Amino acid sequence: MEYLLRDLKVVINDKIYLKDPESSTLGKKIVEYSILLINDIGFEGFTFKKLGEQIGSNESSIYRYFENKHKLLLYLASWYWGWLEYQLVFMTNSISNPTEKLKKTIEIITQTVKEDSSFSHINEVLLHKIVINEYSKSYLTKEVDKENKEGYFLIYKRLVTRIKDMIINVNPGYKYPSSLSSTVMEGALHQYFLKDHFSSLTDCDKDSSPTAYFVDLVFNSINNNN
Amino acid sequence: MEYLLRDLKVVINDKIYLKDPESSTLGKKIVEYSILLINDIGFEGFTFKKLGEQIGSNESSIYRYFENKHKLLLYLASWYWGWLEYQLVFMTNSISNPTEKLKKTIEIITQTVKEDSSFSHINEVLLHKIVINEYSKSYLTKEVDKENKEGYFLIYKRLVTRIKDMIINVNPGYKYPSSLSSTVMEGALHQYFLKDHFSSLTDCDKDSSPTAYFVDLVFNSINNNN
DNA sequence: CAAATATAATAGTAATACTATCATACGTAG
DNA sequence: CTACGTATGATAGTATTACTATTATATTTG
Repeated sequence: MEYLLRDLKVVINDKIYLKDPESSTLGKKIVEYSILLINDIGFEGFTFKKLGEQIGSNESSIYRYFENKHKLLLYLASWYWGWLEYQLVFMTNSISNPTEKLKKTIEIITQTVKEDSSFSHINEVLLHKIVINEYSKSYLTKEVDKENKEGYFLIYKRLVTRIKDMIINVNPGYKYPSSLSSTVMEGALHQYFLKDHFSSLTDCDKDSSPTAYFVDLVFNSINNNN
Repeated sequence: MEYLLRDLKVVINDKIYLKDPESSTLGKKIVEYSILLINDIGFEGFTFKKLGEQIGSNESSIYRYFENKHKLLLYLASWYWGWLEYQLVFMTNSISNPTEKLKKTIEIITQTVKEDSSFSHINEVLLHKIVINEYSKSYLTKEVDKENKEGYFLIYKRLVTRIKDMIINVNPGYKYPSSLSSTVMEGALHQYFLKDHFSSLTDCDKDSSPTAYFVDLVFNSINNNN
């Protein structure tokens, strides 16, 4: 796994950035420390000025990489979903049994994230937390339709489509494959959030994982032909 | 129904506001027009200054009712959830069969909203849209734990708990009643959002409602004892 | 070594998110 | 009918945000 990914780059829609942050030391630093800083103070409190102070760089230099912090969030999220997609594709590629394949996929999507040494400047564990806490804000905007047309949510949509297709492969008669797939993708983030902040609203805790819940949910839904 | 609610007031945690907006004409105008304006320009673009211009009032007067726009959003959301809870309680009160009761509840939670003449200054249809587009932003903050302790999310949590209890009443052996309940509450908003902006990620469209999907999801989940 | 490119430093602007103060209008208790 | 308290309005002011523009200084590369 680590081998396979070692020289890969998560490919992100180049309209999201002004200059590819992977192309320079400063760019990588921006990505690396924005993850730390957003985690620390939250997306609302996060500014390019504060990030500049953290990395000893000027605000104006950061603006040469990203138009604004919203675009940076889109970048981080796209990176996360692209990284997850790699995991998913590699780890399920060899599975031919549709049920097994779907089960493994749900596991990967809903699991807690472990650090991945393949991308040294990106802390995937913290990035997962950012996605849990901030991802919704990247699309709950007045610009969502325009930005969707520009392809900013492509990787996320591709992931939902992949799961949808696997659901159909298990049961072509199931009536809501897209909705179920999007429910798992969004619901996984939500259950992690509830676990941390509204524990009475979830059954997920140290003894029970979101994965167990979603595997149960999905297979009960699609195995019931009614 | 309209009869029963005519003289009711949705009771909202009084720490959310500085001065009860229901207590004056200006207060009601703030609520009424904030719904229109947030719908129009989105929560990010919304400011008290703009709202003041809309209602011919001064910015500073609005600040006497709400500390900031975040608190106003909490107020609007609480109002919406409280209003939904009334609907739910009144419309399911007489149902004794647990399955029927749960089914009716899911219908009420996941349905499109129709205008309710009981509260003349509040447009429930637009308020539902605001909840779909903005509610997540009210809790995806660094202050969520503090604000949760202050009781700002109480009505929402009570609703999740109600559905959870009904799920348990149908099948006490089901392992994830809280998670399923929160999935329905959150997922309903999400499916409506997808329908409007990412139609390929949902099966909900003019021919298929979120309600049908969630009724199917819930009953397949809890009726399968495995 | 010169030229191109990247980054830093500085300054400036409009808008946001308030706070404070004072004026005025309005409603009602005596 | 008036004085008094409260609600609202008008104005001013501040720190911060979210940028843009310009110029200076490194650094890289041809």
